[in-house]
Amino acid sequence: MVTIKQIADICGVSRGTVDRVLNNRGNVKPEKKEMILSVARELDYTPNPAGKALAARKTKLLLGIVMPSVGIEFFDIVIDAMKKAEKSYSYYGMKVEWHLTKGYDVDVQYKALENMIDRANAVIVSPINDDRIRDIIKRLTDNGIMVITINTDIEGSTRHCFVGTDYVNGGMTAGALMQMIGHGKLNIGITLGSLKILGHKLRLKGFEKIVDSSKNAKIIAVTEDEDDDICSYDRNTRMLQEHPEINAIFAASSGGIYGACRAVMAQKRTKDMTMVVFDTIPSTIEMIESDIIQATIYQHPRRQGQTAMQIAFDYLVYGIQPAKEKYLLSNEIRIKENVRAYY
Amino acid sequence: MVTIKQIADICGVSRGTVDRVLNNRGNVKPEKKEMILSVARELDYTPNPAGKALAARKTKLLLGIVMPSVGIEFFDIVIDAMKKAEKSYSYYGMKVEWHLTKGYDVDVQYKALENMIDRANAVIVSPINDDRIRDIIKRLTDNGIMVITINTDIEGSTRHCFVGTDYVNGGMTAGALMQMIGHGKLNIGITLGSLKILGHKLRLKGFEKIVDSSKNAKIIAVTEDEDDDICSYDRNTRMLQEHPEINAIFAASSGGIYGACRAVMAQKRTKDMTMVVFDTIPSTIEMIESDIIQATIYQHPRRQGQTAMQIAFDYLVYGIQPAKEKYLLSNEIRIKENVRAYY
DNA sequence: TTGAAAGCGATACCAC
DNA sequence: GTGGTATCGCTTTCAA
Repeated sequence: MVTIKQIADICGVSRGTVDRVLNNRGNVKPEKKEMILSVARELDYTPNPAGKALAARKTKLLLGIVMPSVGIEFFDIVIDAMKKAEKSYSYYGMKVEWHLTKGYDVDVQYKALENMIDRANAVIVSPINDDRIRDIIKRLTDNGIMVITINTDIEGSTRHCFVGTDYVNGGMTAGALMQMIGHGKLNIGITLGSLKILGHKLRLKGFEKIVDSSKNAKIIAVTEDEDDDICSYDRNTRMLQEHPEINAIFAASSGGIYGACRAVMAQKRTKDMTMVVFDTIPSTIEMIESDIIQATIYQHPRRQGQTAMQIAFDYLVYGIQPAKEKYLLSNEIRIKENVRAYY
Repeated sequence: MVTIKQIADICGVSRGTVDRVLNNRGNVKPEKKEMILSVARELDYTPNPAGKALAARKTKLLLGIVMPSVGIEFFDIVIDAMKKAEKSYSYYGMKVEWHLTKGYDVDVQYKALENMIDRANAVIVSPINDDRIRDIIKRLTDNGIMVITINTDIEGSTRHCFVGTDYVNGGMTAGALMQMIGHGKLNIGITLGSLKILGHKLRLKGFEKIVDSSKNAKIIAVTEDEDDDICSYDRNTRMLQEHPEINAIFAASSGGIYGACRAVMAQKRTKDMTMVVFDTIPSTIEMIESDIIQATIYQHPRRQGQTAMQIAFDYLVYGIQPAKEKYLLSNEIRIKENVRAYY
């Protein structure tokens, strides 16, 4: 537990000088710098977070949050966790600016991100997988702003790190689980939000990978429900009518799960149908408790929010760079008995 | 973001006086006290953690950790997480004293706990469910020491809070899952560590509750493996020989799972056996990847450790009382595809 | 019963 | 380039 003051005393310089060296602020003679650095290393100096935090109050830190979250229930939990974190971090002088939008309009997201340049010190974004977004993220990082992607990543961008889940693994887990709990040969219908959403595409990929290597399961049809329950109801009804042999449904959607359930119910197929879905939004929990859905993959929404906030906070207040490029939370299987989580 | 100084200015008193009121240190005229309190409430005063933490360095805080963890692999992860937390909290002047022992000797645990009186400010303990332990915990709490139980709770004690999982729910989840993934009618053999361990008893209770209400499953035999692989191998071999109709094994043990697997393998019963177990220690992961075990219930060992440390830290450094009496982490289902967790 | 002042560790800023 | 000083918010101690 060495302090800057102690190092200063040992080296016979002032705390200001030590501070300059330790934080690479320049304006120190090379030989002094060397000495200070070696003493700090020798004594294993690590800054005291409380001291840093207190001093950080003097600067104004701005974190921008840009998410197309409106209307997607999964995000409600993520955002609730982020707001809790915001509150506890506010003591440290960190301000948060929220840009929550509805739908995947590239223009809207682009403008929101552009607006953060020259103002924010860090940005958390759930990005649309689009070239213009990649461009604006590059401009942000070029301006020294830390960019964290949450829940969905964006391929080939300069963002600092990603917080979310391994979507391919999620699909694989769902596929393997479906085969474990399904009865007899599985004829699978798939409903997903949109192939334009990277996560859904990857889930499908993982699921196919598992199912294609199995003799007891076969994918019969795939439909896109646009993350909308009404649309999902229509499309899934048609899918079930066209393929009455379907006896299992994999829902990789984020917004159309309830609609798919209603289609199954309307077609009076609940008895012999195996359904595996994602997330634990209220309607999904209800469907699990009514035995319409057998299992769901839980993706730690709360911890996704917490983790992203923590990374931003550690960077802004403590100057700590993220340790990893990807913070992947695990895919958990939930059934009726454990779907209502505790803490 | 009001500070003590601002409240002092508003009330026309000194910061010392405000501090005395806010921390119930007495020696303040009732009318001043009233005024200060009402202003603080009005302005929604919440102490700045950084300031508190910095000032807390002046006092020496001691946390005692007492766990019969030696030789139980599950605890390795819990303790690793606790050590990480210890390191990061050390900046705040919190010292940790470890008492890790092997086996469930009441005397040993009693002495370790007694040793903390008059020295520790908080204690984290994985208690043996015994009257003498209850007594010594009472002495600790009577002396103003915060006591947190971890992983296993102790009935009717004065401990402040418990961090762990809902064991009954864990048993229920395992029971329901086993029926989902098992084939045909299930004749179940159960192996558990010891009925003397509260957690194992509760797991069994939850499991029985689910299975007893089902027509497709029946518990054939229960054996105790003393959390030891060799013993478990013996007992389970005998159980399988005596009851060849057993086609499913529920292992609620913490140390005898691998031994049970070896018994199943030796009896050449791996093909038609459904095994559901607890935790993800290395040997269990290996058995899952070899298709000997089909599923396991994951109990967030890492987060158990983190949470307990966090509660102790928040209390010692910030004076925050735990918000809940039980911090229950969820029971997660892991299969081959998601058993190797990420973060 | 109260106020004033020192200090916890790190940083910003102003002199020189 | 460098040192000194004030400051962040809170607690503790000493003096009155």
